[in-house]
Amino acid sequence: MNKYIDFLKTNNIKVTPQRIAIIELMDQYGHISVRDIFAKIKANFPTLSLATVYKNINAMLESNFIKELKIVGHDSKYELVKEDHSHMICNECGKVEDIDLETKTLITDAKKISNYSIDESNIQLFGICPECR
Amino acid sequence: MNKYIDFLKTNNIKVTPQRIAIIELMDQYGHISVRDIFAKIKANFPTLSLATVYKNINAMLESNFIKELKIVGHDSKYELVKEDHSHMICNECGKVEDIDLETKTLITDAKKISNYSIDESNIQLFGICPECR
DNA sequence: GTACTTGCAAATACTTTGCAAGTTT
DNA sequence: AAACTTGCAAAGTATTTGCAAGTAC
Repeated sequence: MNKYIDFLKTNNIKVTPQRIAIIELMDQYGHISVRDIFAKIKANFPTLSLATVYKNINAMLESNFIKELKIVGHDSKYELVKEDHSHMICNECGKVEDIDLETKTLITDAKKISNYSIDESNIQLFGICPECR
Repeated sequence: MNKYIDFLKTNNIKVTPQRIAIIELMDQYGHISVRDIFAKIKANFPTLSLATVYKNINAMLESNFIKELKIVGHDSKYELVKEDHSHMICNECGKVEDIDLETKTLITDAKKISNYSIDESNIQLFGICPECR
């Protein structure tokens, strides 16, 4: 947790209890929606406002501390920024999991074919997780 | 265009001028947002309602005639369903382009690592297109 | 003490729904 | 003629903004 607090300080984002609660949830769940953040924090922290959640998410997105994940059929989810990784999504239970895949070849091919420079990739694979099968 | 009209008929979706206009735009632009569909059609067809655009998009999504593309930092875009492909997105001009990439290895790896079955993939690569560099 | 953040209420934006009139088949 | 679609207005949901009071540093 301390590394997160240090990050906030370094980026001149003041450390408030609301922010710590949001970051803890992202750390715990990996990927979480605004609706779920609000519901979970509100339970122990009844004065929390939805506007505060949105403002904080937007602030943390701007400083590149968290990342938005848009997934067809789901609300947007947010995750703490970490090394690049891909996502597996279970069509049965809705779970989203990180997975480390070797993407070098894919990206090299894409550069060759498209003549784009490439900064970032978003790779999502949909299927059924082992627990749901 | 006729293949699209046939598809609608086969799926018991009535062929209206509004629907034809939406499909023509998707065919022409490849990927287009609700906002842009509405603006472009409204120009020649002033009575068109936004609700009609939404209803039609939802009907076409349900019959799997079109697909939604969620892209971070962009409005959702819609495309006609065709063979699987990936997307290149230019961070400068915002353009979205199809690209055919070999994804077999990636998907095989993912199955092995995660033990998921995999039905579908969403691969987006962000960078700068040749025209913007 | 200054500057930023919070919570509330209001505003804006986005999407869906109900229904009467019109269209497609 | 039956069934579906359209456009409008209203409702519902999601997100942002303004501002006074409170908190972090």
